[in-house]
Amino acid sequence: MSQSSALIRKLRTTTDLDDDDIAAIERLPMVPRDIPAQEAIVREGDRPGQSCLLVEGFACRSKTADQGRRQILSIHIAGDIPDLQSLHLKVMDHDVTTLCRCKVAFIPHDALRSLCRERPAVAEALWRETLVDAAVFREWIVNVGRRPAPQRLAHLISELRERLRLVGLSTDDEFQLPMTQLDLADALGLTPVHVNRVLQVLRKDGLLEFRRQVVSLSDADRLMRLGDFDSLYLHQNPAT
Amino acid sequence: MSQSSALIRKLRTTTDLDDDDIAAIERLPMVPRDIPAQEAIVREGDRPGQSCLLVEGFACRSKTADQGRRQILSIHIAGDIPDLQSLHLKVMDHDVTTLCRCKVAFIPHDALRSLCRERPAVAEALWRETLVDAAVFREWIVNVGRRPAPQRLAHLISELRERLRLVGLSTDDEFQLPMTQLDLADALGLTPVHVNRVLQVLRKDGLLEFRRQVVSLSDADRLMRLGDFDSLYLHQNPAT
DNA sequence: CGTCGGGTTGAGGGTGATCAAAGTTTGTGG
DNA sequence: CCACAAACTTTGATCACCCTCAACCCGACG
Repeated sequence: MSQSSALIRKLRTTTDLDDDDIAAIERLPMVPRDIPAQEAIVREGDRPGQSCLLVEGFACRSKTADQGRRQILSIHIAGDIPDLQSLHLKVMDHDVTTLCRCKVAFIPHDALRSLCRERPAVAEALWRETLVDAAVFREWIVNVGRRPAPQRLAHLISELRERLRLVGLSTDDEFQLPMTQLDLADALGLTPVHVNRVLQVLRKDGLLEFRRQVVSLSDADRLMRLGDFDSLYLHQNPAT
Repeated sequence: MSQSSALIRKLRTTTDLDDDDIAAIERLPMVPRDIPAQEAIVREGDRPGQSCLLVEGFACRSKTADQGRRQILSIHIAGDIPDLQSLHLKVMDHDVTTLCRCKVAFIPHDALRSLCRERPAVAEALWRETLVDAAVFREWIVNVGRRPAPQRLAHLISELRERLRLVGLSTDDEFQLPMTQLDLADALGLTPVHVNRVLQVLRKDGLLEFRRQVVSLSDADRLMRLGDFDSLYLHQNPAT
């Protein structure tokens, strides 16, 4: 199983890539690296000359407002390239940090740029990836802007379940999630104390268990309904 | 002054485009249209075959959560293409609505696609535009997730001032803003009542006047500091 | 002159924040 | 494998920011 297999699988579900396109992606120079948990891969202000393909593990993007109040902007899983935008935006405007031990593969921007020039279908697929990113950001604005805490949490968990399912990392009712309650709070615009209380309510309602970094759902449909979750914004349906 | 001049100006500040690139953009088929205030240009669920260049006026993107709670996702001004992402994401996941009477120019996706294929520099510039969009979304997540109401408002006003300045639509201390307090509330994840009260506080502090759709700033620097505003995320500095 | 959209004001309440302390789990080094 | 520290979770008490509801005001416009 090559480093790029999760990426290729994802690109193929939504964009038509021929064998030459795939071969060209597989020929990309990649520097593998293992990164410990809670370590920055790139930071705000950096001018990276490469992008980072997440091969295994979880990472997140985040920004820090006044007085160190951190806001997580997105969660990333295998097959994602969380800093692909740095290909065209020179300076990082946020951090990318591992949530657990991760295997990543660094791809030089030069290589990506020539790949895009030679294989327009790949360029389009990568562009599309960044557009899906943006769609997820939009949904997160709604989440923190307009939903009360329990719905916010339900929405986040629903999104993660759906995305993990798409890459085969989640059964219907259970998945690994290496986040602390503090991380959840930073993703939801809440305090860790409040996240803890909301988790207790959802558990009491039989909607969600979260222990030892494992999420268990007994009734995922009900959770999605609570979170007002509609997977349209993930744009993963090949027909659309 | 052609319909695409604001767009071209914006693209050129950050990407190297040669004369042929510019000419090709100017040759794009555009269908001009005047759209009244408060009217949807595209809606969630649509599958547009064209994108919409905003030539004059203000528009916004928005999504509606449960029970009709609207969240504005971004504000758009002359030179923006608020639904450029529909070039590669078939189904709209949000609405685009005018905030006032607008002049727009519709560009068929076919034309944009062949332009991108023939002129890689233009493709890159347009890709970059969608990446800046995403960067603004990220900052908005921070805004609604981690800043108290007065800072949120200060940040939004600072962003608009900065972006309007870049296209020459704002003097240092005054600009047109065709939004109601309800619109501001929907952009900030607040209620209109609370926006009203925050506006009063900022006015009392001599930071901001907002009357008859005109924003007046007596001390823009202080406002930006209050809003924790750093224009880096707009990625408008050609050097970066 | 009446209507309508938008702005303003007031009273009261609830969601979620803050602060502080006590449990519990995890991880590390001896 | 145990001991201890650090990180994370849980609980309680109190507080405040912002919401809700409701009424009133104002200017624009027919």
